[in-house]
Amino acid sequence: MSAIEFCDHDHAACMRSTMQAAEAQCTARGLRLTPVRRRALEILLAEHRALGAYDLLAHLSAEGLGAQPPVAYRALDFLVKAGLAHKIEALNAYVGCVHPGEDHAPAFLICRSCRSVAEAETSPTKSRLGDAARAAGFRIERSVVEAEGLCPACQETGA
Amino acid sequence: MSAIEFCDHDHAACMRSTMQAAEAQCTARGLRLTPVRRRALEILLAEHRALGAYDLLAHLSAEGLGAQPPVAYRALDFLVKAGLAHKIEALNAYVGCVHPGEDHAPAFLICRSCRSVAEAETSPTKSRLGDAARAAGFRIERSVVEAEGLCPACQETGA
DNA sequence: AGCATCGTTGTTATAACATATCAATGCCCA
DNA sequence: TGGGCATTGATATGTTATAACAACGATGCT
Repeated sequence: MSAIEFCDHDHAACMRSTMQAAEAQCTARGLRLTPVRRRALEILLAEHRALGAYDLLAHLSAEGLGAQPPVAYRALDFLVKAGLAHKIEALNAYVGCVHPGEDHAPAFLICRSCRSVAEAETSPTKSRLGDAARAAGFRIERSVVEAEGLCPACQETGA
Repeated sequence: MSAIEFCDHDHAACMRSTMQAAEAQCTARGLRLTPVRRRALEILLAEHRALGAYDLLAHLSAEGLGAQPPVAYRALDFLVKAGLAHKIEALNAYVGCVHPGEDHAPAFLICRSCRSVAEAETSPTKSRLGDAARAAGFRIERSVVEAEGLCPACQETGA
């Protein structure tokens, strides 16, 4: 709930601890955090920002880690399935997860100006939408909750 | 909140009354519901289903209403801006709005099997995400709330 | 009526996002 | 040591979306 992403924080430490958590997750679950996947996650986390698949690919290929779209999409698929990253549907873009491992029904605050993204928690079944779903006999499997607007920093600069 | 879209209902009457409401809206607000736009809305409403822009374009061009992508995207832009249709971000697809005119912060129940879509209401500011936004000083301008799953009919057929 | 304006439509081209397919490599383990 | 399987490399293509500009047409003004 904290939306720390919009606050000042020790970003290097934040990244390090998140990467450690990610590695622990992978080890515990028998998943292979290969060089491409690991680097992709680092790149996503280095920004607290939504990155397009082709943006990510540009970073990766600059480092000699593959030059074709499938490289980026495969890394992203892996990270998303593993809960280490999330897709922002409203932007067709991807963001690193800052608390991997926890069971996730994430919700996002997305700045339309700088594309920074903060992650919060939802409980879809408890929302009004959950009520509507129960009333209609609809079974929810996945939920997308995204709010676009302006982050504190961009409000100040009059973006 | 009713999610009538998943229930049996008089679909022809439903479409007629929605179209009338849409026309009333346009008249009241000085918007021009031109032939392409009107037909696009009818096509969207005829299904209670999310249609891709190119699906819509196929329908339109079969009727001689334009053969290039911009035709479909322009009609969709108009309808979405006018609140007569909504974009389903999780599918990159579009759906007709069944209660145009009402001020909208829509939420959707989307069947992953038949792509039928039911519309409910949210109040983003009252949700937990709204709390998180206030705590972070984030200003929400638009919200996307979508739940994917199985509609009652598709649950029965074991999809 | 003449004509300026502005929104809409027609058309071409291209950008941006995503996946199918198949071959090659490398890791694990029987 | 070699069989099976996940991963990577590479080519091609599919899908979604927009830029740009010309042509048309309704509206309103004089």
